[in-house]
Amino acid sequence: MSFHNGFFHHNLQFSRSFTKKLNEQLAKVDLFHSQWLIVYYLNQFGCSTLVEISNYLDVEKPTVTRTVNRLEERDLIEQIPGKDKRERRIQLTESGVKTFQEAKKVVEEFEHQLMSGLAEEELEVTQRTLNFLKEKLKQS
Amino acid sequence: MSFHNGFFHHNLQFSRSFTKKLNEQLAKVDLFHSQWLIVYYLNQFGCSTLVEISNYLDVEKPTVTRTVNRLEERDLIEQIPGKDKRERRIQLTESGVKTFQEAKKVVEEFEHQLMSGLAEEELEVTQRTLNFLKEKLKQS
DNA sequence: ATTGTATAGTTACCTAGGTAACTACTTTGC
DNA sequence: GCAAAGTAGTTACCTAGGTAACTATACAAT
Repeated sequence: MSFHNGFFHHNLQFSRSFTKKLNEQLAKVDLFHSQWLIVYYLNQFGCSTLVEISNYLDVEKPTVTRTVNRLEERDLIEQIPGKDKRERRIQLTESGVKTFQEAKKVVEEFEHQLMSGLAEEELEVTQRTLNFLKEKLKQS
Repeated sequence: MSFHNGFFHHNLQFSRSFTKKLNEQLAKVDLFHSQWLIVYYLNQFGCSTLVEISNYLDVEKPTVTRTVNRLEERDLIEQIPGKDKRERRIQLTESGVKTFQEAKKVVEEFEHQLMSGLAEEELEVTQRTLNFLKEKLKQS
């Protein structure tokens, strides 16, 4: 199997298309998908450091720094003083929680619509395959 | 099913990880993966316009313009005069064909290594699922 | 033939990912 | 207790995707 008109090519196209459409939807609540990922994480896990976010999302630290700065400028997150002076511990503000709740509805509806018509079994196989490939990439 | 610890999140992580590793491999022949996509296309379909490339790769025109400019600066492609003065018809140079051949080996080895251990059937289901989702995104 | 519309490509500017190199702080080892 | 190593985060700069608005050319309709 060749790269083109093949598996990986389509997967990349799907990913691009997906984030594009998700950004369109999230524009309703004035968020970008990268911001949504961090807002979601903070809502679920509470107060965190940038490294924790970086590890969870599997995104490099400079990228996290930039997105977190944007969220802070918009007062969706706030800093918490901590013991370790190197760390930047952040959490959602009240406004951030509110935005999360609005965004959650938008994302869930978007996902639900996209998923409808897909067999549960096919989804499982796909997820297992992608995880297999992801793990294999980590090793190499 | 929720977005996080869910299907789409993992798919995006996989895509990022994949392009990252592919770029590492393609560095051997001094190419980036976006350049490789265009070089591959030109080798397969011959002399083309930027719009044709844009449609095939499902990437917006400005992005294609930029990547093509890089390829031209490196003398991997050359312009061909045509009837329609709006068009920019390009093809691989001799050096471009040579680079394609070298890159092809690198990419094929990378893909083959990644694919090994995956059942043919699982791969088919995965590809079908991704295509289904991709088509659904186009409609929405 | 002229006028309006469609198309090819570019420019400017935005988000989003990456690496390399750096600062500031913490921890560890002797 | 001090020097070395490790860690958190930032800065600068690169590729790579996107949109909006623009120019220049081609085509179509009246």
